[in-house]
Amino acid sequence: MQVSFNLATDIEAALLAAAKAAGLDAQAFSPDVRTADPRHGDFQANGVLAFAKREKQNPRAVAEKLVAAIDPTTRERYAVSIAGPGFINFAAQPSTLLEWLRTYGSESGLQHGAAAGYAGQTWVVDYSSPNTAKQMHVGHLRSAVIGEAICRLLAFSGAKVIRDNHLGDWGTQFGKLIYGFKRWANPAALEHDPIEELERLYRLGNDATPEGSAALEEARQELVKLQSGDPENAALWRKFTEASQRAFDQIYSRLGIRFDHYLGESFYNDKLDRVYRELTELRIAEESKGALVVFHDEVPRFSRNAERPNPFMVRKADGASGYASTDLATALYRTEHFKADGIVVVTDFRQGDHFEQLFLTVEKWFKATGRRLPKLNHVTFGAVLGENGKPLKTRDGGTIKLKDLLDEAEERALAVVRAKNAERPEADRFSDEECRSIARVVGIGSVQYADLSQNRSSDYIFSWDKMLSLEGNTAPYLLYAVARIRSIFRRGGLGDPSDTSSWETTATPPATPTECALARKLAKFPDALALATSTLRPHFLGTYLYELAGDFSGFYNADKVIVDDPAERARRVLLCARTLQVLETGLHLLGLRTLQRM
RNA sequence: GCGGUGGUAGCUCAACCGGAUAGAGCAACGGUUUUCUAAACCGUAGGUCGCGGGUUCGAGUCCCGCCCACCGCGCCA
Repeated sequence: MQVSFNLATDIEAALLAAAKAAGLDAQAFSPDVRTADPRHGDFQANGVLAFAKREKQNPRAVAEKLVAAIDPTTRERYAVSIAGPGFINFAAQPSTLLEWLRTYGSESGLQHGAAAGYAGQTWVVDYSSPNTAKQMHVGHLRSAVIGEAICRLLAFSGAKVIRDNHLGDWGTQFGKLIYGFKRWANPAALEHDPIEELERLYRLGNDATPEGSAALEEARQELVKLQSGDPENAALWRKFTEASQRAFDQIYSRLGIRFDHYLGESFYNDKLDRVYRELTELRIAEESKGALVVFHDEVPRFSRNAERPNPFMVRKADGASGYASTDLATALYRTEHFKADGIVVVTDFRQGDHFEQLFLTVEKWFKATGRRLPKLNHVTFGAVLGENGKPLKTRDGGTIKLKDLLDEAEERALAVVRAKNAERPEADRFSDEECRSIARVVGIGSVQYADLSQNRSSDYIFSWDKMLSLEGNTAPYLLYAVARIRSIFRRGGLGDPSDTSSWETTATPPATPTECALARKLAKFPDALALATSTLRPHFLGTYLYELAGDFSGFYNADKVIVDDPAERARRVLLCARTLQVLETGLHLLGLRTLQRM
């Protein structure tokens, strides 16, 4: 019997079988297997405690009965012990670890193991979603980085992932922009840096159209013309959209992001009437002060009786559509057209109320129309703060453009790479071009990883020094571990790290404390992956990779890889190869690039 | 006012449906290199988990009350 990808599933199955064999009420018993503190073993089963409590039995006695009934294969694979009030501890034998390392070697092997979780499911992930005709700024960073990592995690676990960039490409701002454009557009500037110019024109348009002015009325007419399909304005709008998309794509390519669709708000323009009609006919929405709204009376703060009523505004009193209606149409389209089993929307936490109301409305709407309801997830994240604890700004208080931020990351990384390069023996030095290419990977990776290594729901403090540090839970530390392993293969003439068949046959089970610690950590990759994916929280994977890199460093320092004894050498080379595999796979899942040398 | 999120070591952060002695990194102190990248490793020190009650064999985690911070609450998404 082959070891399973996630060892915990073997243990769980073994305990359920043991419960049956021991005559326990297997229906009532859930093993509750989880990774354990290494001091206690690799996995622990805590289910006996809850079970014994319910059944009013002595937990210790139940645990003993259960352990006695565990099948021989499992007993061979794990050292099983009972501790404390009734914890059952499982420590994988070195031979079991070796078996796992042999079985799950390649990236496809890992992926095959992971693919069970979401096989056959379609997930639409809505992330980044900037406004067209505007620069992307720091505020867009987290959605892009977290969203991409989530896409990759879901895809690795077997889902068909549809990356949808829900652009803010429709709305009142375009009236003012067209107004400004028609009066003050500078063709040369538009050619050179279109977004910069469009922002300038919007500002001019906005400043020229104060509340109550005739100019504002003109700007509104431009909007009306656009919305009713006026060829001139429609052409301008397309021009804005195309220029924006080119600018966005430059950022996305630096971040390793590629969307399948750019279905912005404008796309849903002709799909709103159906939303109004259905919601009205179904009496989910109602008229209130001229607007079309949905109250959710079962939730006090969305109830019509709330002290400050906060209805879901499907259509505004002036007849204009708001983002609520667009988002409803979007949910419908994703369900009908993409046949989504799950929808993930990655935006900041301030939109929490909106999405809660949206999801409540969608649930009622789809139930009333007999539609299948996808899993709806609002993935939120906190603000990006400067080191003073306030929202991150430029020195003079302006908004930081995402492009500038990425440039600075690369520059700062380049300074470090060059400094380290100068300390290197002359024969090992990088060319200037190599330094730059390393700095790109390190710089961008540092920004991505700083975001991903932290629990997304809290605000995070943006610190160049911390994210570019070679110490601690940072991208450079992880990339360095990768580069070191590659270096071992290069220097030792060990061939391609992804071809390990000969090492697998010669290797003996891990023996030294650091080898064992590393092997045990490697076998826990599936658990970290599953946790990160199911909770849509990439930091669980990041934390794991950091611990893995730490265990590797400990091993690297204590155990020389290139030794004479063939078996010893083979098992260490195998550990290196697998660590490399897991680190690279994991970093790629988070959206980072990795390096051969650094 | 109602609601959301957060409060863990001097600082930045972990802690998976309630589990074993709350863990890392930085900063501080001490050690390791004729050895595959010292951008590393090992060690020491550092805690009333915001405060007060409660539930439980067991609470940073769940419940109640309170304090503090940030945020949301009809036309920006």
